[in-house]
Amino acid sequence: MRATIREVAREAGVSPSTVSRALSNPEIVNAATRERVVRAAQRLGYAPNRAARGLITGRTGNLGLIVPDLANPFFPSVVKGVQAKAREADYAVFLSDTDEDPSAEAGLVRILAKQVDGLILCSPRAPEEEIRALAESTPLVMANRRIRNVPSVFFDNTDGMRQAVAHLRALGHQRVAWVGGPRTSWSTRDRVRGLRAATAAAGMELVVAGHFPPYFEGGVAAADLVVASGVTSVVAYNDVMALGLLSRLRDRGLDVPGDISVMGIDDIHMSGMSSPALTTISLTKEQLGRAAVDLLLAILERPEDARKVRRELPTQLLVRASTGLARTN
Amino acid sequence: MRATIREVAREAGVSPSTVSRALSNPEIVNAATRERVVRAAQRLGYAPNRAARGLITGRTGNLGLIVPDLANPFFPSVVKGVQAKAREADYAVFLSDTDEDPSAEAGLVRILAKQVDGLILCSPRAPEEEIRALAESTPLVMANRRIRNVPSVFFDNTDGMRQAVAHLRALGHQRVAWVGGPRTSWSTRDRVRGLRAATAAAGMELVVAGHFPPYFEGGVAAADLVVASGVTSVVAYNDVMALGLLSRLRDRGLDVPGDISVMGIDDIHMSGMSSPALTTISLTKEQLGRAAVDLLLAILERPEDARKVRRELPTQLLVRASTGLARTN
DNA sequence: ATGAAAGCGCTAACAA
DNA sequence: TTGTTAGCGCTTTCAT
Repeated sequence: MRATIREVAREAGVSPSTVSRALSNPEIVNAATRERVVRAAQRLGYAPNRAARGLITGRTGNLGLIVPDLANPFFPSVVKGVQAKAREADYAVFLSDTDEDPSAEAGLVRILAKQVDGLILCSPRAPEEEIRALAESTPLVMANRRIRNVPSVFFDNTDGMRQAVAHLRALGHQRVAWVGGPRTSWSTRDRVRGLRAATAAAGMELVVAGHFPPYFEGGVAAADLVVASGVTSVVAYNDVMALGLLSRLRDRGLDVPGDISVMGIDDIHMSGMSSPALTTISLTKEQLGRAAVDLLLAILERPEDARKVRRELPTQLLVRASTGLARTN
Repeated sequence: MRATIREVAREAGVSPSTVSRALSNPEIVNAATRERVVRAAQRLGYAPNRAARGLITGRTGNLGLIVPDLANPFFPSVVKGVQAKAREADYAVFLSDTDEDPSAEAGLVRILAKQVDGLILCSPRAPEEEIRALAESTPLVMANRRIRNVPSVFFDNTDGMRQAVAHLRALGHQRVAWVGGPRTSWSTRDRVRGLRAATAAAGMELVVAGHFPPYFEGGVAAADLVVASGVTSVVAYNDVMALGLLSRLRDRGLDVPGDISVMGIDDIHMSGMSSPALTTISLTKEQLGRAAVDLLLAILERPEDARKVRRELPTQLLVRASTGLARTN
């Protein structure tokens, strides 16, 4: 068993409260005493029991993170960002994966809620009202989704899609297809909205191929529809799907980017390793995680302005050397 | 604030102890009373505070998982396995990522130790003695590493390497290179050992190219050495590195598998999507996670036989259709 | 079968 | 500046 505060107190010849103070409020205790306590603690390998502390302070020092699918390389990056920032602030992180099941989210939130000071929902798929209800009872931050009156960090998809369209247009494309992700994904909705606006403004034609699973296989599945639509370029919901598109297009004997150009979103590590390397809208994924923690800590400090807190992160077109985008006509 | 056990007690017209019993030891309480308690709890949305419970039972219902690098697709799979199994057993999971820094591991273990019932160290890079010392003070399970007298789940690398060599030999290869991962990785050591044995038994020549970072870039870095060594085939520490090899070999104008055959280990999702698709030694990664949780729960039940607990998982050669392995001469 | 009381390890009033 | 006391929410003796 671990050393308790009482043992440290005895070892240092002071009361437990003094130990407590010396360790968590060093300034208010005599320097010599503090020194003695710290050494005693060290000698005994003491570290406070966070659960016991939480019981009285009402703070657990823990934070929860829920993601739809760790197998999608987007999410591990976000998790790393969350971890890094959380550790800096001396928080530990509970992680849960919903396997892309929207109905699992609320349950996980409720389970975790009691053990954490706050939760980060990354790309949650649940309906808005459900999430808003959860946010009533638990400090909550949305990452990669924007919900009014719920603290949110999200990417500027509108600008991202504008960059994408500007690039395609500069290359001479007139018709572009959109391969969407899950219906339940806010990003899908936000991106297609941005794409609509951008193509309209540029006088280009947009073909919406529909919704597909956000996996490699989803991209594969979408490819034939895209080809049939006769576009010269396609933007996919994410890089993994774009790689699926690439794969299927190649299997059908199409030349990328000669016959059709493919663009992804996310800038996952692997996207630079395909051939042709994927041109993509790069997202600062770790930054998303870090920002989410920032927001969460902020609303823990001042819960009263939780409804106002939000943060938009930039997106950046990343044209790869052996680009998947070619001039048409 | 959440409802407490006292409020439920009042609502049900019983004492707190009865509520406690009704909820965690239903048999020992009168059916009618139990019913009343359960309904009161439901009405108030009560759920016990796990921290408070843990304080007295000594069990937190939490478990910790430490991985070297979530950006390596191997680890998210393991994490998913751990999550799934943990959730079944009603455990929540703390996750930490060390960024491949062996010296960070002990610190994280110590931080998490107090908040969990047990820890899973996945592919830990720390020295054996250090880990053995940690295992003295905390219930610990090693995943993907074998340490004597510490509960371990690991893959049968020896057999995996035998399968790899048998396949290469069947294709006519006589010289094979090994591209190793971090020195600190048990898998690197175990695999090269297996490879030595298998090549010797098969009368083949093994060239050990050395140690490289377990990233795509590591594979890229190793490629030129491999080419210079004049082998006709190469086995990489993991799929990510194998993809790096593939990339660099292609850049140098070499034909894979015509000029040189490449084999990976892990069977990450992406390995089936490269071209040529990667032949690999497939590992049951989620199974590794699930088995680690199993072991952990077992030693929590019966700490006395912790030293005996271990589990070996099979490996399976996976020859991809558009394989990276060609017959030489 | 149920209630009263004690206490897990810690921090926060309140005294001194 | 330090010690004493009380109590966070829960479970678990020990009575009844």
